[in-house]
Amino acid sequence: MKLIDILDATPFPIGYRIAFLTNFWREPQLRQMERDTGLIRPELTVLMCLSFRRDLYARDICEVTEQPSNTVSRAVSSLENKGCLTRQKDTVDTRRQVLNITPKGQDLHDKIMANFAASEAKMLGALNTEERETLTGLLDKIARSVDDWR
Amino acid sequence: MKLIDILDATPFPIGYRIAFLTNFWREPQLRQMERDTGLIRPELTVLMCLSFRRDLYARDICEVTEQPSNTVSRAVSSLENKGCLTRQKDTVDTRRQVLNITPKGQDLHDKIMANFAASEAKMLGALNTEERETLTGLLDKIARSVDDWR
DNA sequence: AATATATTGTTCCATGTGGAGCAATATTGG
DNA sequence: CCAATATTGCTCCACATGGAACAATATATT
Repeated sequence: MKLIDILDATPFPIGYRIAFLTNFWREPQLRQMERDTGLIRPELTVLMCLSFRRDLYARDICEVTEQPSNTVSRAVSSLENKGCLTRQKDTVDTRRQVLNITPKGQDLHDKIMANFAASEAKMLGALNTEERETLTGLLDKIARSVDDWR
Repeated sequence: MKLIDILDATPFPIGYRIAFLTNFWREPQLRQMERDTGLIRPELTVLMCLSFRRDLYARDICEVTEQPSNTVSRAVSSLENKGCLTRQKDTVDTRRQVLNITPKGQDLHDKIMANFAASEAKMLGALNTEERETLTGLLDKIARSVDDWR
């Protein structure tokens, strides 16, 4: 028996294949990242947000990523301890703290991104350039219609 | 700031979109399942395997799903307690136990599958029939080449 | 046959993670 | 200005989950 066999039998073919790739590509990749860098998933999430945009509040990251506030809170604290981001008290609202990625954090982020990119390239070995573009476009359509189905 | 913005900036566009759909579709769906049925992810995994094939050993499920043996062991125990599967000592190798899904387990499985199918249909609202087939085919190519990239 | 090795499934343990609730602060309404 | 409400980020807690080690049993090697 092979897991692949079930692929044809499932009543949610696309969702199942996404789950399959999550199990066999993403999760091992994240475990590898943790072994290599000591970073865990929510920490990467925060790092990616801060790499993309400066001066974010923890609350922004919660909303954008739909992560619970305690998860983001923990990730921000540990990333600060590791020197990957800075926290500054907001002058307007002292409850809030302005978050920014540090050069060390950016460097770590870039290395991880490179790893993910290389790993994805390997995963996509069976697809040619055109197929990759098609796949990206289709996944993009679903992702961008998130507000309609969530 | 929207998470969608990051979609264009990532160096692993397909892997990122898969992660996106995992976060916004699969994980909420699994949490919903847990609230509705009390079943957790590894239990569903075991149930799906047993629904697909009879007379499996826990070891088979470990290999096929790449789940650690303790995770499968726990899921099998709790599913037995819930009356969703039966265990019979194997006559040849007394370490092993032959697992089979019960009618109750099958019923639960079918209800969950129906939920996932409905949820997937909603997620795919932005795609027409042809696009869905194309997407399924492309994801399938990747999944079936798993031995090449894993 | 006897010992060494492999396999199956389990328990123990450390840790990641989400939900609920909380304190501090800000905002709104009378 | 004061009370009610909302918001921000945190701690506490329960639990899911993977790694390692373990007991029981089977298989291989001599």
